[in-house]
Amino acid sequence: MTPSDAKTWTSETVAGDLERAIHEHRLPPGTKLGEDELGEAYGVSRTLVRAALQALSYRRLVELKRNRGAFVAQPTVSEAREVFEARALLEPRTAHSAAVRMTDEALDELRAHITAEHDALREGDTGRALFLSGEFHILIAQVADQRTIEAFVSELISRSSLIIALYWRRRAAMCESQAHHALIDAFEARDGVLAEELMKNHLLDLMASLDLRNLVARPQSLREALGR
Amino acid sequence: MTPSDAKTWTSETVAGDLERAIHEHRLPPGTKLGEDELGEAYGVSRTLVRAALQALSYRRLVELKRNRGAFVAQPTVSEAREVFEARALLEPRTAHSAAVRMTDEALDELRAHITAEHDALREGDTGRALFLSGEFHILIAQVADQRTIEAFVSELISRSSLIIALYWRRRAAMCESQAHHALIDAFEARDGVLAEELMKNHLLDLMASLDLRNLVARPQSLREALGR
DNA sequence: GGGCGCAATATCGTATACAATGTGGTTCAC
DNA sequence: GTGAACCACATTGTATACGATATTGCGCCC
Repeated sequence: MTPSDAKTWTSETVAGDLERAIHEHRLPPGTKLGEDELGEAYGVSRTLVRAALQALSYRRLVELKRNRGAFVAQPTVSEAREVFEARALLEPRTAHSAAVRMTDEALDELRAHITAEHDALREGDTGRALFLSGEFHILIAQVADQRTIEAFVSELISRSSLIIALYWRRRAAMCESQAHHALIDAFEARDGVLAEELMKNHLLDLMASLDLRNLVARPQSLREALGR
Repeated sequence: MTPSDAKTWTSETVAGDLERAIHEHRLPPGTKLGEDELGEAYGVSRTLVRAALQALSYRRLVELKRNRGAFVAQPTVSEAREVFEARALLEPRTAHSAAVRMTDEALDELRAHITAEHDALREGDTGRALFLSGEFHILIAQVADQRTIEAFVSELISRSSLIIALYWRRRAAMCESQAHHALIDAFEARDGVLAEELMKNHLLDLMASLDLRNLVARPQSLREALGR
């Protein structure tokens, strides 16, 4: 599903394609997303591109600057903290619910995600691995049968990908899938309390792997650094 | 700020105006929101109206049906449960943080909200009272200095207003502002644990005042009842 | 008289055209 | 040579026009 395909694109599919590209770090933070450029790439008019960009701006993945255009968002340090604060409130309890409602089919799907992630890493496709790792968390919310929370978590995970792109410190294991393996074990045992605790620690580890000290907020360009 | 004002409307202000109208129950669930109609009402083209409706659909306040148009959303019973489940995860802990960071200015603002709500009720303007009651919760997230969570809570509260419109049981006190008074006392004492507990119970009370039994889901129109 | 099909209408979906705003480069003055 | 101002260009903001789709009412056939 690339822009060159003969697919009939809609604002939703364009937004989804862009979101995935952002999530996989193919579009780094700060990238200019010109309307004409995107319209030509996808073979649609600016109308649909604008709708897609608007959708992504509601998810805080894209920043719209009036009369200036759309850019892949660059979360600040405090924004990064907020995102993980929200995840800490939502995901552990959701993992608890998921453990209670877990089905064998969902367990298989979760395991498939982990192996796919491993494969992607072996092929050096860290972007795809990161995307799959994120989907793992969304799948948990799906199992918990909480679509509202799922939507929030989905947004938070995409934003986390931007945060990782900007503040990643250790180049070690991606989402240390150790944690995901342990979660699966807890799910298999239908141990809600354990799953909740594991998820909580997983998020803390993830946050600890970031460099969120308030250093110079890497101004990317001097113009933007000065707000103009 | 009504459509008849000589204001220059943008997609954001139109969306905000519509959201408020929905929140205040001036636009009941299921209301058709025709693009031409709205465009004429606000004095803008369909382009801006569409952008506003799209924004509201991302917040699940408006349902967009392809080639059919936009309608004020009608949350189902399970959707209602999900909304309050999400609020239960987000708001109590946020109230805790707010209590810790509470300032005297914010306390005054919270008190002003309550008196304004009382005034509105005395004037029989239950819609406005409900809106103010909702803003009380958003203000708490603001004090907690969590803008990401604030955005989620804001959406959840607007959706709660739709849920109240559909499933309200007791015609008694609106948001039993007793609970809000108690919260303010806890904030004043900077008692985070108490505030968290009060908020948790407040949300449980609110949910208990709804009739979320899975009765006939009031089909509004026969066509929609049959899915066509 | 009832039901089916077709046509007319209204509304939404998408593209395009024009206006407004910001950007960058060039020129002129100092 | 440096600075500022102006002009040409590129890009976004908004409106409008056209095409597609669903709905509704009428007429025809059974």
